[in-house]
Amino acid sequence: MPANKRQQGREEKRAELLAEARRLFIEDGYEATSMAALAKAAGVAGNTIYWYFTDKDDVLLAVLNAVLSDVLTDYRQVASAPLEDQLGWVVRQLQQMNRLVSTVHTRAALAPAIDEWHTHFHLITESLFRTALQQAGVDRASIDAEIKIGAFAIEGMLTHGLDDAQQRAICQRLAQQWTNG
Amino acid sequence: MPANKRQQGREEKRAELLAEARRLFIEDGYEATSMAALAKAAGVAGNTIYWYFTDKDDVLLAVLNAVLSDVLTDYRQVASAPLEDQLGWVVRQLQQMNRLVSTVHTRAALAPAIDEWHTHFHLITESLFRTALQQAGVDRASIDAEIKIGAFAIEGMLTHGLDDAQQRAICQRLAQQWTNG
DNA sequence: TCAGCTCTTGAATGATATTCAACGACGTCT
DNA sequence: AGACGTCGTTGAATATCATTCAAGAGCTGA
Repeated sequence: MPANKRQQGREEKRAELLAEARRLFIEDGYEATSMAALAKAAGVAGNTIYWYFTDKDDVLLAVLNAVLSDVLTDYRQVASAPLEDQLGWVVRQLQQMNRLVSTVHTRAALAPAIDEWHTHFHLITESLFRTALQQAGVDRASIDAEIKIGAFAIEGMLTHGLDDAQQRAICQRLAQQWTNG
Repeated sequence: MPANKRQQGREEKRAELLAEARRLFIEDGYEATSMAALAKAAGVAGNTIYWYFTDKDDVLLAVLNAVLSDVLTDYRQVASAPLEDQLGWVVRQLQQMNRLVSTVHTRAALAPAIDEWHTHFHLITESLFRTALQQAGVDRASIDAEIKIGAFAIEGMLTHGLDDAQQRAICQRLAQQWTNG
């Protein structure tokens, strides 16, 4: 739908492009999605995207924020569930963006904006993790290490295609570790 | 040193290019190293590399194998050390190729050859991990999960720039987990 | 109606990986 | 020694990217 010349608000059109980018980045991956392909999917000329985004990395940034925001919104509903279920839920949620995890790490080394987002992301998630572990009564001395281990385990499960049984076993083991002492 | 026209064996020259590629991929990263830059560093024309390697991914593959082979060779010397020290050693060793970890994950989605190497790599390392954990007397039921958790923790430590204290804390926590019951 | 801003676009530009076709040097067979 | 074919090298394409440029089209407010 190539439309805009003030009938459509700027934000609205940007959101359209963003939705298309999100779909393509998640389905095909960031590096496999060319700006031309994105433009065609959105029904605009190849360079129109640059009116709404400065960069391809800027598009990535927007997609990451959109997905993160959605996940964070839904998180409230399971924040009080048992730890193991929470873990499983998070992994299942993030699974949809598993291709983006490696991308973020690669781009972070090349684009400062992505690097910033990456550290910001870890700050947020590790903070959530911390309160969850504190509530579960994990030993204060080892809580920092546990947080990292948990975060890395999640990343690992996302980037390597594990089957459900393996995922459940890992979540179980981690949760067990935390609910004992 | 552009030399070869039979004075130098094919394998010898390939090794020269490989050494240069290894240096550049590790120092600057795979995606930041252009074939042109690699060629210039090796003192040959841009396309000469294609006489020795089929692809840029093929160069990556060779670099990965070279590094892995070196690390595996050195591993024997610490294979009998306490688990925590082993862990720390592995992390320190692999640290040199931390940029390559994300690269492997991204390229694995795009190049089948890299994907194959990646699964192969995990088979090898997890097998080593398994014997180490078995020797430490880790519970058989949870050993699979522990292996994955350990592998993911290592990957995480490599891809995220943790300071020494954090790394030590994580290795300690993992090892403690395994040396108890 | 005119001026100016917002969008859009086709056509550059520049970097990249990769391929092509020609050329030169080597080893070998005679 | 001379001819020939293979091996190695290269400069010049080609194709695909992301990104920029300059021109123009349409809306909006005077």
